[in-house]
Amino acid sequence: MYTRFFLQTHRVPKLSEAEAASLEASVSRTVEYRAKQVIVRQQVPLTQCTLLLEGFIERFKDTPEGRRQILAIHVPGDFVDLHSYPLKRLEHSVAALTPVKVALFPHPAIRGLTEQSPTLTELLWRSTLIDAAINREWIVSIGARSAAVRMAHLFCEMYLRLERIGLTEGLRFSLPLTQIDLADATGLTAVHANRMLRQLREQGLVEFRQGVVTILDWDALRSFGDFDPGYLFFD
Amino acid sequence: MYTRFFLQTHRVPKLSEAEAASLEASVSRTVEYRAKQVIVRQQVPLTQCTLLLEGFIERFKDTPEGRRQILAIHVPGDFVDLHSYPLKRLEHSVAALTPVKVALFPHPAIRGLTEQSPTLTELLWRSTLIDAAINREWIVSIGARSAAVRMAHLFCEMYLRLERIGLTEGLRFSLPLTQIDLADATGLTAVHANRMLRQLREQGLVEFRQGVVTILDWDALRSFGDFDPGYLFFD
DNA sequence: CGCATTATTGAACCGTTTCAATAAATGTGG
DNA sequence: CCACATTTATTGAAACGGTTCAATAATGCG
Repeated sequence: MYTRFFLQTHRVPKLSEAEAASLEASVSRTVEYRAKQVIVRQQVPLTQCTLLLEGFIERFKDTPEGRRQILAIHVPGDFVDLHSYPLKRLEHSVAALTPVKVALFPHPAIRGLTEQSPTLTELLWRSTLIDAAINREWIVSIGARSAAVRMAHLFCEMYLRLERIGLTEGLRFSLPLTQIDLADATGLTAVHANRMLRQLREQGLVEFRQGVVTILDWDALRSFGDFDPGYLFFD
Repeated sequence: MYTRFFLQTHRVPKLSEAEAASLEASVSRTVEYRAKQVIVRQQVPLTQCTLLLEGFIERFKDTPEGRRQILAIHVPGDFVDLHSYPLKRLEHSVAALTPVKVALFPHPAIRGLTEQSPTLTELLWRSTLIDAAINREWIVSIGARSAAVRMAHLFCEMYLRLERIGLTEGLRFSLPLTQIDLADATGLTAVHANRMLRQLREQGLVEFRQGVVTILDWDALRSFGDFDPGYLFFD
């Protein structure tokens, strides 16, 4: 069941059994990548989409001055480049953060799904738009929230997204990023990210140690992080 | 021809005449709004999409600390909330920056289009994904570019988008925003935005005066602004 | 014309970066 | 499986980019 996590995180619109089966049947094959491997290089024409089955993936863009901006962090059940179906190429790159396993959906198979069912179309379209809503929330975070708040916000988001697919244990979950990655995602330097992590820990909100997040006080973290989950569209 | 600018900015995939006619026929009515009027309020259920015909529109989100983050600036030919079709509501608000005229597309009409033509579906889907690509470029700007570079980048983007629909005169164009708006879009304070505008002017790159942009040296502006138009998908 | 909004500039301040140095953790080859 | 090399984490101190506060001028709207 390649599409189990995807369907678990996207319950609207509701698919018929036949539609869910068509989606599942659109997988051409699975592939594994090593940590740090680049999966999609920006501007290269694409002919298939990638559904993340196991592990973590990042979307990112590097600037000429040598800064990396992480644009999205993907968890199992996320299509990492479904937008390549209408766009045909991506303007950013995609890389594995950990060893990962993915399922591939050829573009013609996706076109087949859109020809077959407007509901399936809406579901796939919707999933790319939830990614976009997360993109916009990151704009708000980076543009209008202080460093510590931004970091807290990111932990709230990752907690809910991982909780939804059963990848949390109580208030603890694995988030296999380095502090450098957290810095690249929040638009901070690694040094400042480190200081903000210390502050959040000392404030009793959340602890990040070697890729493991422990939420110490969810309500306080959520409030401090100015976190409202509406943008995740968990309908 | 409500959809003229839209079709002018989205040439891929190519529609048949019948498909273009169906799209045009999906307009239920047109509406006008005054400057500063809120067109879509966040989290309110929506049943139609809005195509901007004349004027400028912003998408934005306000934070509890009273900061406004502008998420997108829309020009004629842009759907400002096409993502409301799969999402059913938006996580941000939409407001008129100037007096505007828009055309409305009821959600059922859009569903009709997706049932009728996978090419039309792909075109509409694609247009929401180009918005998302712009969102991501803004993440890079705000997260990884300095204030002056960010501002230069924004002028490059708006120049190309407006040039495409014939709303520029040589290297000059109307961009009816206040410096406060520019600041809210770039994640800066109005004071600093003002200083960056002065710097860009004194460097001979670009001039912004009362809502009118004059590019003084396109190549230099583009280079200074770290601008690569690939993310606009002008195929 | 008058009032509110926007633009401009200076000066002090502060959040974040930069540079630098050390410690801890992780990965790799023998 | 240990030893070494590399990457990551941590902390301090100085510097800087951007913010805040404040005051005035210019612009635009009703």
